[in-house]
Amino acid sequence: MLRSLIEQLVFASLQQLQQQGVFAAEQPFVFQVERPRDKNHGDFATNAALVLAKSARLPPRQLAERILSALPAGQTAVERWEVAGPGFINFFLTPQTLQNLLVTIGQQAADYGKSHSGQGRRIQVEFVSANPTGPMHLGHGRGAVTGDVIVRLLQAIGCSVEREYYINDAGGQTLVLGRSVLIRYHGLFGQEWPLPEGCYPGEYVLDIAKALQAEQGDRWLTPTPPERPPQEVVDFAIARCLAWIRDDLKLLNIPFDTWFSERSLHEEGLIVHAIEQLASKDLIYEGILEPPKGKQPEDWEPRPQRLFRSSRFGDEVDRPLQKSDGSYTYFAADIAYHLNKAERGFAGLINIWGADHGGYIKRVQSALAALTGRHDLLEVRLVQMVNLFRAGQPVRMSKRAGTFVTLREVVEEAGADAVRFWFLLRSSGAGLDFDLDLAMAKTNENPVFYVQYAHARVHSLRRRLQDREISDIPESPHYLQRLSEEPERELLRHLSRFPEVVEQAALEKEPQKITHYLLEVAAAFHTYYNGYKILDEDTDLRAARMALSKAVGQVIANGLTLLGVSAPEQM
RNA sequence: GCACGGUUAGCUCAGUUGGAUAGAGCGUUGGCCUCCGAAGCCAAAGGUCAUUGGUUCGAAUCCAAUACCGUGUACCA
Repeated sequence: MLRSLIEQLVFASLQQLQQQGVFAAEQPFVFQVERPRDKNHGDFATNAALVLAKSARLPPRQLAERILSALPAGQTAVERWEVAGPGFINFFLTPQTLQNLLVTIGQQAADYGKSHSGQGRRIQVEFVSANPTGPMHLGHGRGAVTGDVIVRLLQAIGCSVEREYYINDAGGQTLVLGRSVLIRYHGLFGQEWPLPEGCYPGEYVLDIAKALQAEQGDRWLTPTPPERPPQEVVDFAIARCLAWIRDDLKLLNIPFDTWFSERSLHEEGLIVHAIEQLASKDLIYEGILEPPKGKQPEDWEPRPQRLFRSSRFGDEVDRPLQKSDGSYTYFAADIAYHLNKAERGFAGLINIWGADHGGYIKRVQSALAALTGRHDLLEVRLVQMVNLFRAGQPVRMSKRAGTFVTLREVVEEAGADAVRFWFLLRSSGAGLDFDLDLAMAKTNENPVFYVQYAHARVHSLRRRLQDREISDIPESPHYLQRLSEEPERELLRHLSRFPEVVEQAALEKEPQKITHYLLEVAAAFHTYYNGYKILDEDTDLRAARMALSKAVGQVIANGLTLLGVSAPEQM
């Protein structure tokens, strides 16, 4: 990375000054090397003189001069440097340094942008984990794509990442599903029963019932559908929903390594195991919670419950582990699940959750802190909801009115590329408007096409070269010197940033940084393409510009690959 | 009430671990195809970075209050 090159230069100079007594022997050097917003301020700038002025007891500009005079001799990357503003040091790279980048990109090809800074750290990302009680909706899709790209980013910086889906195949909601199916199933035999409050009304429930009828006949037919459905019916329904979910994820090209069953936690005694550990630390007691502040539930009544002292670990109040009927709460299972994750030895855990689970973060983290002593093991990223639009108008969705639009319908209509790219356009913490018509538009209003078009243009140039039978680009890169125009330098600067962008996006778990970077590269290339003739008559110039264009194509392809979006050669 | 997220151009949003004159798309106005893909480009206009105070060489960014918006708020998942 070019940035670390500059960092090393500055650091060497500071050490030199330290030997000269400008700094105390134990002085730590904390400074930044950054990309100036304004290109008149060079390719890189450092604030070292500003930050260290106090400890050197020198005015910043004066210290900056000292730093410059102590920079190691013999380096060839930087053409010139200057002291600017209040005491910044600006570095201007030699043209060769940027031009040689094209050789690097050509050699590294699909690997350009990757690094090993993750040092093989084992990280688990748990995402989607949508309840297997119905089809996936847009919000699930956004979480799925976000999680998938965070995995890809972490892998790109050299982490060893595992993808996991937590299946909520235990608990009350699965029984509700089973009951809903069973009632619809009876309807298929002419026994119409009204759907009780809380049951799932969706069309898909009927589909499951039909499948049950087709595969198992009238086996589950009874005079009245029982309130508690047989486990086999529940399992049938869950399996059906899970199959749909797997198909939806496949449509979006999102694989998983592990499908972890909540029920297995119950069956293998892991919940008991976790609660015993909490009990051994004296963190469990029988108690009655205060009524919640603000909006009071109407059916609130004081109940003695088995509680975990999560408030000792940063949570607002203690949390119940068992319901009044004695069965475990979802939270109890989640404690066991996360303890299990910790015991599997991951160096880091990342959960991608819908924003409606935000209030849940502290209690899970407090449980992990209590059981493992680690407060930073689990990192949770929240993904805000998606609003569906069509031609600028919001699409009203209602489960009851049957106007619910599923993820599958949107993916089938707009395509996986458009859906993925759009989901990655905004930071996950902010709400997202998804316009179906815009996502399918073939104009620069549609950022997906804008980026893909830039890539296709590069390949169009390559095809042209072959048509004219002049693909005889010299092997030695001497001709790269011909890249002297400002837009060319601008493009090279953009390309040189790519590894930095990948690293930052990975560390901060912010896929949209890649998306926006690609939009910038595409814009810079479109500008260049319109202003300059790539396939010039001059052989060397043509070769140089093609080398630049091919590098642009490579970087866009690498970036799109990180996003899981295709990079078509023709459109 | 509390917790979390948000507040930046008419609209939708970026904004690099605090950096120099705050950016993009859409929309508006005006230009560019005898030339490599106009699915593109160029230019103009458009801002009290919600408000107030604080921290420091320097704040959209950090801290504290305030005001709105969203989500969640015992025994659902």
